Amino acid sequence: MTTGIKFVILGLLQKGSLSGYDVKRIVDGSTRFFWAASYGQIYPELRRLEAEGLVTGTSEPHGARARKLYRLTPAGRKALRAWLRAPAAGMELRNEALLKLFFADGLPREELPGVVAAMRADSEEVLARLREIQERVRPDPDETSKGLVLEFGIGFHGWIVNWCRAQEARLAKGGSK
Amino acid sequence: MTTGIKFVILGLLQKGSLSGYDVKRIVDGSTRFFWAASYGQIYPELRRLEAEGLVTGTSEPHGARARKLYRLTPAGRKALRAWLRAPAAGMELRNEALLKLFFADGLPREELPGVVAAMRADSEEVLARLREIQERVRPDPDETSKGLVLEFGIGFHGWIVNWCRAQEARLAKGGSK
DNA sequence: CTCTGCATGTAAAAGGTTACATGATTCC
DNA sequence: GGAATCATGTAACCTTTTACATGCAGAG
Repeated sequence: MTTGIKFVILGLLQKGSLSGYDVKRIVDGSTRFFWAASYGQIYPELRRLEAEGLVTGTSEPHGARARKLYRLTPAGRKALRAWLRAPAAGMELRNEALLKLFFADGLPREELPGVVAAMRADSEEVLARLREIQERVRPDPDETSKGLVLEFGIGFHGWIVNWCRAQEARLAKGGSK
Repeated sequence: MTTGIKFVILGLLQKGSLSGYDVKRIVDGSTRFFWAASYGQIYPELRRLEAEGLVTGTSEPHGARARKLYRLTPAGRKALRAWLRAPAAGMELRNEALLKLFFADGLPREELPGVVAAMRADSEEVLARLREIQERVRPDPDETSKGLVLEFGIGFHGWIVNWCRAQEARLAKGGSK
C-alpha cells in the first residue's frame, strides 16, 4: 500500500524545492535507516507525481549543468497531510543475523556467541553514524519530530547492542546450560 | 544477496521433513517476525533446491490428497552450515509510522501523540503474539537459540512500547517545547 | 588536469506479494 | 452438509536494486 517512496518525496519537499539528486542525498543521510530509496525509484516517481499534479518541476540549470527542481503543489501538500493522518502499516523487519541465530542449533555451541557479536557490530556501526548525525545537526526547534526519530534510532540500536552484550556474556559463562 | 528464502527452508528442514505447506505455516508462526515468506516463493524455491541437490522431495500422499515432503541432503546440510558461518547482512527496517513521525512537522502539534500511539499499538500487538508463543511452546533445551530469538523479539518490542509511552507522556505534558 | 561531487536517467534483473484455481479431508 | 484446514501451485503484478551511461562544475 501507499507505495512509500511517494511520501518520502512529498515529505522532503515540505521544506522547499529539491532535485532528484537532492532527494537521494537526503534520504541516504536520514530516512535510510527506516526507509531507503534508490535513483531507480526516485526519478520515475518524480515524473509520476508531476503527472498527478502533486509536485511541479522547473528547470533551473547551474551553468550548462541540467537541474530540475521540484516543489509541492497545494494538492501535494494536501495528499501529504492525508497520508500523515491515515493509519500506518506495521513495522517490517528483516534481520539475517536473527535468522541465523534462529537456526544456530545446526552449529556447535561455541559458535553461537560469534553470531550474536556480528549482530552487535552491525548495530554499533549504525549507532556511531546516528550519533554523528546528532552532533552534526544542531537541534532545530522547528523540527521536533525529526529529533524524536533520531533519538528513537539511537535508543533502539543502543538496546540491541546491550542485549547482544548480555547474551554474549551469558553464553560465554554458562557454556552448557 | 543470499536470497534469504533459500536458507529459511534449509533451516526449517534441519529438524525433519516438511511440505511446502508446512514451511509456510511454520514461517507464519515464527520467522515471520524477522523474515517472512509467501507461497509464491516457497514452492518454486523447493524445486530449485531439489534441482541443486540440497533437498530431496518424496511424494507421501495422505489418502487421495497429494503431499510432497522434502528433507535435507548432506549437501543441503553443508550449505546451511556454510551460510550460518558467513557474515550476515545488516538489519533492514521499514517503518511507516517512523516515516510519518519524521515528516510530522507538517501536522499540528496536537496530532503528534497520535502517530506515536499508533506505533505503540503495532508493537503491543506483536508483543502479545510473541508472549502467546512463549507460553504455548514449552522451552526445549535442545533449541536454546530459538528461545533466544523469541526473547529478543519480546525485549525489542517491549522497548519500543516503553519508548512510545514515554514520548506520549512528554508530548502531552510539555505541549509547547 | 584530475578527482570529487553534482546531476539525470534507464534497462534488466531480482525479489516478493496477491489473488486465484483446484481439490481432498476432517471436524462439527 | 458446511466450514475449516490441508495441500499444491502459478500468473500477473508490483517494487526495488544494480549497474551502467553520460557529462558539467569546482577544488586542488
